[in-house]
Amino acid sequence: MSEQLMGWKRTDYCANFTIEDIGKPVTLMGWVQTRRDLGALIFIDLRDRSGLMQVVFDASKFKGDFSQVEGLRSEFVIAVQGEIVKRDDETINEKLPTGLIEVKVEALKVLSKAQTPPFEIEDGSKVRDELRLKYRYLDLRRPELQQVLMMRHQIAQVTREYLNDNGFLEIETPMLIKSTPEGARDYLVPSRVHPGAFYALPQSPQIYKQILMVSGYDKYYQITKCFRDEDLRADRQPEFTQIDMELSFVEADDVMAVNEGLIKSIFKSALDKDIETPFKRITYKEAMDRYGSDKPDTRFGLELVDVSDLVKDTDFKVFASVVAKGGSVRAINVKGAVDTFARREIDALVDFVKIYGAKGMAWISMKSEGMQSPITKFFTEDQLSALLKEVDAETGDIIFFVGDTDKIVYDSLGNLRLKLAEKLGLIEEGTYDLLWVTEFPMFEYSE
RNA sequence: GGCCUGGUAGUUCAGCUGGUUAGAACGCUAGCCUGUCACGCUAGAGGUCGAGGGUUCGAGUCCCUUCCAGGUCGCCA
Repeated sequence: MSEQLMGWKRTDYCANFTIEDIGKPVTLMGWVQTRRDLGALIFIDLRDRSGLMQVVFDASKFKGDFSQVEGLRSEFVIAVQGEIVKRDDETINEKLPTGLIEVKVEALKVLSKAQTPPFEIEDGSKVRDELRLKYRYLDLRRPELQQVLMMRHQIAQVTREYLNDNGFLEIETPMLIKSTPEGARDYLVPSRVHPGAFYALPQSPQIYKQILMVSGYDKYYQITKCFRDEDLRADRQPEFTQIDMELSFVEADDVMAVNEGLIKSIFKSALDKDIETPFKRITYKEAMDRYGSDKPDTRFGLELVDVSDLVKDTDFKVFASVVAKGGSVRAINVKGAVDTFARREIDALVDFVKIYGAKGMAWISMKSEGMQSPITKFFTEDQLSALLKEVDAETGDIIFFVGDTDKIVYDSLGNLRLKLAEKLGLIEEGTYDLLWVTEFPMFEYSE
């Protein structure tokens, strides 16, 4: 049965105590993370959103019914009263921020018992999404997820602080709006008072922020939900939050400067990272030509090389005809990686680029015992040496080629580039390289 | 809508060319244990192998249908 607090007040969160608090009487409340039952001595790791604290129940010191302690199980919600004590040197836990101390418990209240959870509440959980969502309230107890939501809070706060300091007004705009198509499908909400008519949910507050500018509010922002009724991706939800803003009487550089400052503040506050400003800028065209993407990851090389001119007059008809039709042939040289890619792995990469519409992919392996490639036989010696020079080929390299329309070449090599970087471990975790991509085309070909 | 991968114990997974009683780890239950922190030791419970049909002497395994999930392309700034 559950007990009431009956006047117990929590002293502080579990992980907020330090060696400064030794000797203090405290009251803690939280969830049972783990229990280690040694008989007349029972350890409980008590968890709340701050972290863990080891609490110790010693049968000879505990002032309540010890069988109640023996009955504690995972995820019981309990309150304990006791004293913060220093741990003996040999019982210090260096893995725990609170590992120098523990709570010697005198009194216990079981506030809520719990059934055995359907999965363990721990970081790095590999439980399938469906089950996690069914028991969302349990999944959200994981420290990992609590960190994520706490970081969101932090980001929202620093965003408000920064934009407020820069003269922006936070203004809400309507959620039930007239459909203003932006390209994505709108979510629709049936109207009760106008049968047969529908509201749309905003894909962005675009129209409303423009009204605000026309009306003279000058600088506006809003941390707001947006909705797009399209299929999901691992990194794309139909409902998402964006920091929306609009400024009057400014030019592109002013908008970029404000955002650089905002992003710098967010990185500092949320990750304690110092970001250099101003950010690098590259044009859309340069991004596509060098990385095959309009949102390039510039933390590693593997840049694309346009070899269209060098293959357009060769006997390799596939490449020659692609160039003749206005497409291009581009290459990625993976330096020193020839032994990383056995024939089977090359074939897997060929299949990979086919996802993006490529009909195939050619390669040249610069093995120490000689070149291997399905295409070099089509080239004259001069053509081949010019090609190898252009891609900076040396012994040990492997070079991949895709020839097609620009769109397919960019898509397939741009994605191949990311896959290669992942496979080769070229992206250092926790590093950032921010940049602006400018001069986006006003229109795109629709095919 | 297309393609790929998967669905076996509470969870994560293994289960080969079809062959006795479907396994492991963690979790769970019971007992023992006063310094554990992945506690340990002993014992134990736990399965409609997603569903339906077919092939076969025999199906978790092969075939068909279907449902569900994840990823991805299309789509989407």
